[in-house]
Amino acid sequence: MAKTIEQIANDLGLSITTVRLVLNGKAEQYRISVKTQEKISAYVEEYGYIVNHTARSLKLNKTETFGLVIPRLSNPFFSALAELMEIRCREAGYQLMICCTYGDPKYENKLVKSLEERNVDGIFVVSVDAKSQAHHIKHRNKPLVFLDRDFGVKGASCVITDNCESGYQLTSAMLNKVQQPIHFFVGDGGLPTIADRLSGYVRAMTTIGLQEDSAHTSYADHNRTQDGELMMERFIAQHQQYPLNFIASSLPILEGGLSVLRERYGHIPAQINIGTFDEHVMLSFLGNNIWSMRQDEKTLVEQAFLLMSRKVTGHKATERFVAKAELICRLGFDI
Amino acid sequence: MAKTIEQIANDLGLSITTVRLVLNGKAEQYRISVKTQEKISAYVEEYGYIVNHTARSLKLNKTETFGLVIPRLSNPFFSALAELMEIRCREAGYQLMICCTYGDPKYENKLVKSLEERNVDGIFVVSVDAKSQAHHIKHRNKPLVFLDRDFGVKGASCVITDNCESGYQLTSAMLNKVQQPIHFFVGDGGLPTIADRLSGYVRAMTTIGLQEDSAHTSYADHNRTQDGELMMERFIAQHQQYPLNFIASSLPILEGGLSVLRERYGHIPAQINIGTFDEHVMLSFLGNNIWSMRQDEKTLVEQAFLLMSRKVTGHKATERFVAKAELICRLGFDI
DNA sequence: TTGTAAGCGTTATCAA
DNA sequence: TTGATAACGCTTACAA
Repeated sequence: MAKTIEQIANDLGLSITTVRLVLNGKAEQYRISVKTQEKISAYVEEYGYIVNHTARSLKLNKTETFGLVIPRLSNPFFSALAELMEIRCREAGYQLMICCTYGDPKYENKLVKSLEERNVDGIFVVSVDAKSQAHHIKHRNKPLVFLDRDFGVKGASCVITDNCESGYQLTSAMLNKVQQPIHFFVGDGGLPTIADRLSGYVRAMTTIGLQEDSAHTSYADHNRTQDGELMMERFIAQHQQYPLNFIASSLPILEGGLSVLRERYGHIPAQINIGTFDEHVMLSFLGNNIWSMRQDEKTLVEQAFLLMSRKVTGHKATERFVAKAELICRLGFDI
Repeated sequence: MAKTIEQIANDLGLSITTVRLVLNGKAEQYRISVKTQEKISAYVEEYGYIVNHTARSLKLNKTETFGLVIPRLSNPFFSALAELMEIRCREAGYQLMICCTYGDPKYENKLVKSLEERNVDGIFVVSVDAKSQAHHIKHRNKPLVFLDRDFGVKGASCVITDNCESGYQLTSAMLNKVQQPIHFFVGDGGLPTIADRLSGYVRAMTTIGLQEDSAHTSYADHNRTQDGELMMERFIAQHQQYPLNFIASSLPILEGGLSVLRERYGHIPAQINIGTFDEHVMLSFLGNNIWSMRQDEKTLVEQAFLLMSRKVTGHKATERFVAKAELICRLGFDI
């Protein structure tokens, strides 16, 4: 089974070209005799034929494959991104290769290099840090499009969300309702996404006359559940009370924070007003008032794909695209 | 940039073989002169060298790539599976190609075929139905390992969870506490996973003397959020009351059911006792008593990978592996 | 309408 | 120690 064109040609006493033309649907165009066509299709019916995409790629120097490098699939934002990207690529006849870095720059470099070795036609990357981003640009010869995080590296084509505006909008909406200072739990502040969200928050706080105040922000080094736990525990230790109004810089931070509340108090106090980035259906499991910013993943993916298409067809320009996020309110409780 | 072995050989006045041996780390073995080695590494330092994996694959007839075909990445169970599988494959030097079928058997066939065309070394499939599974076995020539769903197709190597036992355990644990009949919301009952969970539930109910009773089960055709919504709406319409104790056959069904409750009542009544399959951290966002069955994804992945490894190295045997699930209780309320 | 030959970049084999 | 050459299966260009 799994015959090659040559085998078919030999078995049928035809030439490789004839078989190939028929197999590639060019029979009419080259007016291959109907008899020959039938012979070939009968043979294929019997034994099957599978294109050898590897050989094709080698000859044509393209694999019809894109790479997607993300931190992790278990983060629902990234899995949504990956899913949409996979759909978009397939629509255009591309396969997508998804790889995870788990936040390790070493891994990221290895993966991006390995994708280039596999001769993918282009690589989408959610980079871990500025240095890695710069490294890829310098050492890779494949079209690169960076997603979600813009470290301001020169020559990087980025497609991101306006996290600054996003943070401002979220904070303003909450302030509008609660009329009190809001605490901000900051995961990895080194990430441009998080830093921007924070700056938007600060702007909104100062706009309504609330001093930017270190009492209103907690910091952690990373962006994981355990960092959220840590910050919530520190807050409670310091204030002898849980925060009445707070924003988490990302979903993992929120998860961590809430799990501490649940352990401490047996439940999540319903009067807490919660703001968060990265929307998720299960947020509605909470009984609290929830404000969340949903990123426009569809637009991000579409724009990144367009940018990539342009790069694949030879465009050199560095381009950036900034998408808007959308505020989702789940309000049930009066304040 | 991105020189080929031949170019390096020409530029340096060496033969292809010499360059290749050095590049592949066989310099010592073939006792290539140090001077030659240095020349080559200096050159590579300067210009870089990227293996052409495509050419290598063509020659060796293996791609060091596995395919993983799943319904969708946005289902957290599958994204967890995909993530673990990606890690496991990478450990062993394989790349993983993840593709989603969105539950469409046509898509599934196309994808599996396309993976074979790309000459992956083996394919993991979470199949949509028995027919597709049988089709792959008949028409594909690559090692196949089926995950999560065992349709009982002859010749299928499957790695699954014991959903029957899982359903029994979950139901028993809940019954033990609530001492009342429990309602079961069944998503796509045609899936072996769901059918098994249901049969475990029925066994547990009858064991303690509760008649199997159609009043205690709701059915839908699919396994999506909207099916959960539908069933919950029908329940409420029929009973003029929400279910006090219920089990959802999967996470999407649970999400749908709860969203209806939230809309109807403004919140999710905390006294409802909830059982569900497919564990998720955000379940602890709920204020309710929650019983959930966590599948042992790690073991599933490990066993599937081992099975695949054996197949890749020529073993023909059809093997099955059944993993145990683990009960997770989140109890806060007395009953 | 069909056939032939070169080449994609690697690896394997045999020779020197 | 190094070099030459034939594959792998496909596409392209040109010839018949």
